[in-house]
Amino acid sequence: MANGGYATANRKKILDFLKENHNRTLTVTDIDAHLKSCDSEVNITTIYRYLDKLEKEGTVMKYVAEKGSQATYQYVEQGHNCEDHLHLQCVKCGQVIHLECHFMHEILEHVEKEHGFVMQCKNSIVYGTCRECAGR
Amino acid sequence: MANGGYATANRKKILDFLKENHNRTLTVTDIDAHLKSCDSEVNITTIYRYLDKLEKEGTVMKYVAEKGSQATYQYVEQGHNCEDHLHLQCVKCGQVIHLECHFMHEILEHVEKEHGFVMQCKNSIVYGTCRECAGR
DNA sequence: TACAAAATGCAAACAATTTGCAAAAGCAAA
DNA sequence: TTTGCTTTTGCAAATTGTTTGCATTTTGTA
Repeated sequence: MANGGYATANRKKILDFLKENHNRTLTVTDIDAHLKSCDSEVNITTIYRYLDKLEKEGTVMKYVAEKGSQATYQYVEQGHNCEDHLHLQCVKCGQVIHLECHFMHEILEHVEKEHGFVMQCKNSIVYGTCRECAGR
Repeated sequence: MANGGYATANRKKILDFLKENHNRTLTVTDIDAHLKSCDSEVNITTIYRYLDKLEKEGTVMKYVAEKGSQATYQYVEQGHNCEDHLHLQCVKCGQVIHLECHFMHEILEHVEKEHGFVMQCKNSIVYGTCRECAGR
């Protein structure tokens, strides 16, 4: 994973930034802005291409943004299987909660048994508000 | 609902088509193609504008498509509150299942109590495969 | 019928993303 | 360390889905 290509300074910076922010999602614009702030501008096409590559490798998840605006990307740990749990994204802070708990199993089972529907959790996102942002 | 504007032939055709297909989602292209096949071409801008209006009225739901391609629209019955249940869309046939059942309440409660996350179900879609398409 | 409000079509603008292509950089074997 | 092949990069242009501005037409109503 994360190999099969040349290691370049650009790529290292992009991947590092994604790793630092593994608990939330980033847009291409976020990454672009970050790189600029580090005095290391990288063409936006290059960012898109590298993210594509990382997604294919399974190193990042790509989500479709709420308003049909920019897609968002999130670094995922190696071996992390996003296919068996739902993803909850806070519309305010962008944080993504991986719903990995005993109850998730019950949800999958109920939906399959009672509704005949097999969820494809990867890439599916349920929007909402997290505790911190709701001030609860 | 579904009022506050002029009734025109175009709009009637669009709304009828949405109603006929209330169990699945349609793209602007689907609607456009349907109208053309009825020998009643309507400018695509007009379709967009009317769908926008219907969404604001609560007559249709608008979902952001999985692959960042076209948005999809679905007719919903009057008084149907899509805020309190998840939407499951079959990636094969496009059918949308509104997960309205006792268990949905448990899901919402669990997610809020245990994860501090308040789901905003409207517009959120969980992809997967329905019974018919899976041949189960 | 006459008038104001709303709907329509068209062209152009937009935003996010992708593609083609030539130049530059990385890697590995001789 | 030079050679040769592959990958990466930047740039401009193309694509796709959607929105906007504006002039014209249609609709409902007084």
